[in-house]
Amino acid sequence: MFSKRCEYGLRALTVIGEAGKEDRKVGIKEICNLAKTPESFTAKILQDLVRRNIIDSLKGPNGGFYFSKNLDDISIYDVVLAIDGEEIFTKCGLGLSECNAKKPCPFHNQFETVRSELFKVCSNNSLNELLEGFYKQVYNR
Amino acid sequence: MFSKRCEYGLRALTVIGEAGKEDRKVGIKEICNLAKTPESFTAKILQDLVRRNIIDSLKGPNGGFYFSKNLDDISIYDVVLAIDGEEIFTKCGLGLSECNAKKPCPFHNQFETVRSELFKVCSNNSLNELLEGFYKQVYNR
DNA sequence: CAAATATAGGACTAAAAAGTCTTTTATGCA
DNA sequence: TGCATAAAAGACTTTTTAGTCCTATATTTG
Ligand code: SF4
Ligand code: SF4
Repeated sequence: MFSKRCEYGLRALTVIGEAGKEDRKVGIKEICNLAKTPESFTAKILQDLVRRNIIDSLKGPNGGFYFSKNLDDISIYDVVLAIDGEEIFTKCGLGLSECNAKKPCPFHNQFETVRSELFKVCSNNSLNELLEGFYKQVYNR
Repeated sequence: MFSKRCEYGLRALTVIGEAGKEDRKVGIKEICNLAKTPESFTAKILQDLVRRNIIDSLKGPNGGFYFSKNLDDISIYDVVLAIDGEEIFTKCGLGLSECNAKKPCPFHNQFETVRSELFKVCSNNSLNELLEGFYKQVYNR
């Protein structure tokens, strides 16, 4: 469904978010140890998320990755969109670029339902909710 | 969502199914011309579908690919399962193999909804319905 | 300012998915 | 029986995704 980049990104963000609750920046090593993601690869993903203004970073001692936005204001959708793009939310299930919504095949509306359900899940849940649920579940914290 | 293999496979099957209505076997060239899929690649996919008993084939003159089953008895799900496997219908959206349904995070049930919606679309529609809808739509036949 | 620390950037390698090409095997028909 | 036809099989190449590693740049602190 989502790419590895996206999965790793989301997991890394939960670690950053959790640390942020104690106003702490986190380094890539700590992030990857907890999130269980490959270090260099995750670093690239996070660099990307900095560029796309999902997170911020600071170099040097006591530096690391952190959120300057409120976690409630960043949805899963925002992250997936930033990393994987909109395709998963818009692309036809049968991969047929030729046909359009004006003259849809019977599946069009049915796939639309699936896609919009996915969109709902992703956009109705913020990173804060991901933290409360996913993070605590997975890391037992 | 689905792999190229899966998309091409489904498209090719519509061509084979349509020809089957006039009791005709179809060769790979005709299939790929209509379905607009790469020939050698599609051939591999169809070989696979023969092995998995979705379709049958016959070599030699007047040979080609054909269905021996009734199109009503083959669902989109059957095809996706044969080509892409069950992952898309079962895998956690966050790619976390560690956690399970017994102690689910808040997203688990939400993703479950998406997955089961996808399953419903795929299993409630047979190749026959794909033909009636998709094929006629796309090829204007 | 210098040394230590941490992210950013760039150039890689590895693995998986997508796609091609050439040879072999089975079938029908003259 | 032999030739034409069409799928099957196998060995490739290409592209994309995943992942690594090394160097440069920014920041803190003594
Ligand atoms: S009409 Fe059918 S094939 Fe075309 S984009 Fe919609 S779902 Fe896909
Ligand atoms: S509990 Fe959450 S993270 Fe775990 S498998 Fe279910 S949806 Fe995925």
